[in-house]
Amino acid sequence: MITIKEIAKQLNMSTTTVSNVIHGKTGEVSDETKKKVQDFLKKVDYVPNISARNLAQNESKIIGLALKARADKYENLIMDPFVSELIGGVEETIRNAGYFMMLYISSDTSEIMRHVSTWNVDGLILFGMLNDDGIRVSERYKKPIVCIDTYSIEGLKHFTNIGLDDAKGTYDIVNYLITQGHKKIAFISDNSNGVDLARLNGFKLALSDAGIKYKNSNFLKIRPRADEIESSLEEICEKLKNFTAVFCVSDLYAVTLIAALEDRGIAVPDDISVVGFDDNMLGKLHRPALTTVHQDVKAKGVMAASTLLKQLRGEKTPNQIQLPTHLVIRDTVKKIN
Amino acid sequence: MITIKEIAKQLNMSTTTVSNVIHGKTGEVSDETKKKVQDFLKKVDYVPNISARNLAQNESKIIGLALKARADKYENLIMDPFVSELIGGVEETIRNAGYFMMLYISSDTSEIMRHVSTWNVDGLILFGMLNDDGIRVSERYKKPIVCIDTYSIEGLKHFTNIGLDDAKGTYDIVNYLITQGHKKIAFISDNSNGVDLARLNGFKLALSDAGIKYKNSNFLKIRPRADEIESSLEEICEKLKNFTAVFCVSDLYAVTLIAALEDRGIAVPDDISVVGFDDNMLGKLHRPALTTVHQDVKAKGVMAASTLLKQLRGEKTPNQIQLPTHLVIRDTVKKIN
DNA sequence: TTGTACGCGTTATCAA
DNA sequence: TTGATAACGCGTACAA
Repeated sequence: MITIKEIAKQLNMSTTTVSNVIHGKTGEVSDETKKKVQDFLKKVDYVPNISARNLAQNESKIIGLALKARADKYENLIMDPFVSELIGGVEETIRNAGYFMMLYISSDTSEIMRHVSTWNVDGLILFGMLNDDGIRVSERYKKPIVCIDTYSIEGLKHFTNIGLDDAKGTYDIVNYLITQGHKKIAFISDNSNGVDLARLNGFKLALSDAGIKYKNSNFLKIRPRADEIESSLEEICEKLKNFTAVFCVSDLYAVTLIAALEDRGIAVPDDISVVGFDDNMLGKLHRPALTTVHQDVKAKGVMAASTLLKQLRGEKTPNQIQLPTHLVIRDTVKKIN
Repeated sequence: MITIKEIAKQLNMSTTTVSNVIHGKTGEVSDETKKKVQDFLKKVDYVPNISARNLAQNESKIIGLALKARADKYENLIMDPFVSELIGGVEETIRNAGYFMMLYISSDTSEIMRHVSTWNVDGLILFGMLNDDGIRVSERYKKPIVCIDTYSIEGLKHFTNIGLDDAKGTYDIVNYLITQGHKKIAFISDNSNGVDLARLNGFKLALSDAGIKYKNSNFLKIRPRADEIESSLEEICEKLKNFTAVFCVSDLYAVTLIAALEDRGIAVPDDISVVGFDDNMLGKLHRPALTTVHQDVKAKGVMAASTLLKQLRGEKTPNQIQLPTHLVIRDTVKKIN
């Protein structure tokens, strides 16, 4: 770990000169010394000490990725292919831009705040926040924030959001179910806020456009916590007897549900049609392969990171970006008369 | 971002006193000032500047998690439930110990080196390294290193390894196949180094203990790259006609294979038995549910991180830790005569 | 019990 | 074109 000071001493010149060469402020230094320094740097494989640089410049080159873990989902958070794919996209983009990524998982907003300010993080990507979490963070943290899948009109005044047209994606697939003759369609989710609410709205719209009335009983709530999932599935399977098709808010839930149904001797799609949302590995590898709504999760991560990077460069960005979705028809929907 | 200096000024005392209170060097300071400082700290929500602290103490409180992406697997790396579960375990352990995690993905050892030394990372967790990568890193990086699933006798002189008894896990499940009457058993992997070699050895041993001869044709190589996977599966399915059972080196491969088989009208387990290794979500949710070898991946991450933390505290740790595996019998193996 | 002063590695300002 | 020096925020030896 050689320092600039040491290099300057060995080369018999000042730290300023060395620093200037390092930063390519090449107009200010003779070609000869420049060459001399560069050769030496290469020889000793100089690596700058970021802590010192941060201190001197009051910036960190760190972008924080904070995932808020919902208490009832914690165990699955990082295992969820969705989350990991997102991380992949973010990491890659950040790294290619010469920044560093610090990953932080927490269910406590103030803990996240603490973390970002100790590290003086240059920018923040937030995922899994409830509407006002994002706002609360943005009130204390004065640097750029990009949220992923955080819906809130109010929030958009404070941060950029990267999302999908969730309502449209859901509309499309529910509409597809309807064209296949389904009228009794259930909606499965674990909550009805944010993304899930947007999807629920798309769901309702598709029904009403087809002249089908939405009732509260269409909404089936799943409880994903390990100690509740079994009883929850039992209950859902029972209620599903009144439906011919189900829209699940994620591929994970769809595949989980199909397994539960099969375990009870109910065949998909023969006895009931099931569709998901995400189009990840889980549904792709399942047999029958899952009919679902495709979203490009990695692109979401890439977009979040690159939007943040733009903001760091002072460029203007839209405060709402919606990535496209499309319908992927596979084998879990049966046409009925 | 208030500083100690500022606090001292406002409280009309020295930075030392404030610093002492912050660090609980409470013997050295009167109860009264202590209280005064503590109240003030809370009021202004003081957060130390880590860059400054790092610089002063020459430590970073950062633990680096470097994932080496194999070129042919890159896209899947972070999506692999294995990797994300591992990350989850590591992150949680590091965070609870008051450290921070920096995640870095790269296929270039020297890039990783560069990264850890700029940040003056206190300790390093390496995953996906080939044998000598770990050694090469350890020659330049003089702080504790823990590797995950990196087998190499030579390497163990340089770093701690966290792994499984891969040979035994494989032996157990292959032996189970044999007790179910199978004699013609294939082995599927994408390589034959490290972990995969250990599993291959377990495979061979199980065969030979049962008096079955292993031939090179038992080894079926899968090529996971997106542009090759289809032709690779085609080839494998063809060759599989000579076998009654297959051991796949991961659940991912097992499930992928089963889907490919079913697409060709070959039923599992009726026409052929398939087993995996890992016991993750993929196999659990699949129907028929996958018979596999269980490993606790999160525990691996936790163990890696906690071992590293021990080393940072100066405690002695074994240089090789093998976590247990166990057989999980589900529905993809058929008993034949 | 409290305060002064210095060093950590880097960048930036200003003088030579 | 180059060099001396202050500043960034913190921790700590040492002095008072």
